[in-house]
Amino acid sequence: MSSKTPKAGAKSAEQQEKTLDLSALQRTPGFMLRLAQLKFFEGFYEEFAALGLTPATYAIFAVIRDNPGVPPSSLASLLRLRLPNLIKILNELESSGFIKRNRSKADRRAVELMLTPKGAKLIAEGARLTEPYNRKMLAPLSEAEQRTLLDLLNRMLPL
Amino acid sequence: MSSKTPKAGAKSAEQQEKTLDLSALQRTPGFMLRLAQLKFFEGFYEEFAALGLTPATYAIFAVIRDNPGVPPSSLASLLRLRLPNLIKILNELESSGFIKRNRSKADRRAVELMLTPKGAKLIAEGARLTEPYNRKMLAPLSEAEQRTLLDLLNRMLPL
DNA sequence: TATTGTTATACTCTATAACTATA
DNA sequence: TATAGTTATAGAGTATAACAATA
Repeated sequence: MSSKTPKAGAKSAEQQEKTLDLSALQRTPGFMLRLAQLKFFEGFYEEFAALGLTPATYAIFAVIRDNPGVPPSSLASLLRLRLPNLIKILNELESSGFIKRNRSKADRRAVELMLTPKGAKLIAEGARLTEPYNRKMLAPLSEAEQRTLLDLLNRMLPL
Repeated sequence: MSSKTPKAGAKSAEQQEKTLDLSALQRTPGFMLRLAQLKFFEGFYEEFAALGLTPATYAIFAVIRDNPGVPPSSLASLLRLRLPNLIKILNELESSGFIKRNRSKADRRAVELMLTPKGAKLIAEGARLTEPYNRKMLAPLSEAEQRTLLDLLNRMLPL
């Protein structure tokens, strides 16, 4: 009937994360994917902070770079952003001089997005950080496993 | 120098997602992980809507079920939630009668979380939906590949 | 009338600061 | 003084509604 022994059966408050049963979450792909994404995003902000790039702007720059003239609507559906939310980002990128909007001559409702030289330089600098950043995030896996993971993700998703 | 032919070199506005170069994003694990997580979360809301479970509450229930008496602070750091944000959810779950808070006798600052019978019933019903839901989300992969993906995610993350 | 882009706005999720009570 | 929990609040991300210009 002793009470103040902080060692014996004191499971409740002293229950540390080490001793918790997490097996259910470990078997839950959705939860593990969330953790993985958090890790990648936190790491991204550290690695690319100096350039002022975010995961969203990095993806936007990359798609415009590889597809000059891409319209905002395609960009939004591709990146899984709602058009109004993308527009807000595009406004900032344009007023900062990283991208340029051209009205399409064929359909004057449509907008064609392009990188300015300043924007092209920024994404080029970002691209140089990409490989070491990915390696760091995936460090616990062998190179073959890293390729397998990326391959499985690509096959899982209809892109 | 022709102009109005909407077929020939009309890459800009007619550029559909089918013809876009997405290879850069496909080689970016962080982006693919984001897409995967979005897919799992959207699917979750569809599948578990009838039970009123969200990814967050599902995880909370599962951890309390497997670790009765777990304190909010451990739960928060485990699920990567800030304590104040978790507290708000716990308040709703308690006032809805799904969980119960006990003050620890050993340390009266500490709180021990438990499921009520009503909460235990809810997570038990949710658990029955879990396997078919995961199978659906991972359908493009073989069972061996599904196991590989989960294994790689677990090895990537320090849980 | 339908589509593209845009603005305005609401809502959810997440982050920070400060307070209470115990230790 | 430090810690666990809580409250209040601010910020970022994401959602819907409505409008202008063009088709």
